[in-house]
Amino acid sequence: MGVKEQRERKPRADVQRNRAALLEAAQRHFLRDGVGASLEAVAKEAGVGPATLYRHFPTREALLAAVLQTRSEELVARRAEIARLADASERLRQWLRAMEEYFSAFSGLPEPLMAAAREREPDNPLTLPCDDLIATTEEYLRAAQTAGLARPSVTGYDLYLAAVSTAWISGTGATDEESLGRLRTLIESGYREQNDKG
Amino acid sequence: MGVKEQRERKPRADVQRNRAALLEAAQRHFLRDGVGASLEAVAKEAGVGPATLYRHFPTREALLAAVLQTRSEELVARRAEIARLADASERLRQWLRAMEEYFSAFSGLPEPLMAAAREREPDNPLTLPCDDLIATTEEYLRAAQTAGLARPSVTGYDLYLAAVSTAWISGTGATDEESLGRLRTLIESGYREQNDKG
DNA sequence: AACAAAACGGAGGCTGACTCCGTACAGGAT
DNA sequence: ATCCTGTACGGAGTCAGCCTCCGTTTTGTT
Repeated sequence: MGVKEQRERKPRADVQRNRAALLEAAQRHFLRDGVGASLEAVAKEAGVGPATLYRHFPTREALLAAVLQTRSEELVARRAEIARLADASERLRQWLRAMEEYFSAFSGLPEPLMAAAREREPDNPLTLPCDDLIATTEEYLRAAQTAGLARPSVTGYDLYLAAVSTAWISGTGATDEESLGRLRTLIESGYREQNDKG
Repeated sequence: MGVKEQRERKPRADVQRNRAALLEAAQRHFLRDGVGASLEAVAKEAGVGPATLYRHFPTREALLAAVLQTRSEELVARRAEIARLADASERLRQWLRAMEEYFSAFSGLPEPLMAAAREREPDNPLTLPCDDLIATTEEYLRAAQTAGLARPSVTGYDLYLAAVSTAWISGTGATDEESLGRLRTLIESGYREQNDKG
């Protein structure tokens, strides 16, 4: 007795409708204005009041995380493709690039990402995805190191930070694609083992 | 006739007093709260109304640039010391470190710095200092390249970007000093020429 | 001491974050 | 088909910060 499982009351129709409308509007605004977009504007565009937005997504980070979910799935798919590559060095390189693009989904995204890492509040909806990303980086890096293709002193977290930085720079919009390319090359030269043999 | 030089009316005493009070208060607040600190709070602490703050410093960037002036002078001094070092590689390394510390003066400083670079409005008071910094980096880098100590494909702007990124990461407060050190090493390995002879 | 220019500061308009609470409505029970 | 209950809604309202207008005060000069 006591614990009536109650199964779960299926979610109301308007709830699902509003949630979907909010996510769509939020994505548009984050794309246009970056992660600092006005949440009131998002609510208005979704055709709901501000309270409804906050009921669905208590914080800006929660909304961001929900919108990011789609992208996150793309990244997982890409990770699967990358895993099939033969060259460990190439796997690492492409994974870093994939992460960077993920971080560049919206202008200013790296900021709340790092904030989540700082606070380490487990309720921050951005924390968990990041931990996964770091673990995966670690994995690909280790393979490259074992093959003698990456310096042993480098860590997965280092490369994760490098990817976030690059995405941050890219998001500021102050730098052309050519400079970004050179910056990536610089980082690659930084972690690569350059023994002209093992 | 016509152009009465008027010499210059010496600046009023209250103007100087208020300016000094504002700068001091601003520095405190930027240190505590980062570059996003409340300007109203700064004005209040300086004992002036908001209008006075905006009269002295029309934009947040103007105030930031003025507060940064002191640090800027420290950087110039440090540059002079560095110039005396014998090793071109060491000069470059220390210069990059000095820039990074300068960028880390206040949390969030890299953001408006890059924004200034993006807009390229010559009236942005942060633009000019940056151009100088890039030029100096270029100079030290070129010396290192000539000595065969740095890759020829790297540019001064690349290293400037790398320094800004590192400062940005540092400013997020999400990363311990050890990781930052490894990141710096990574970058250094990235631009260094690793011929075991020239 | 008187004057004019320069500078001041508070009140107020604006935008965006976030909440409270009376109302409307969806969906199961009759 | 209707009732009934709890869930969700949304607008009005509070709060904080940015920035400006304009009547008043201060300052240096004559």
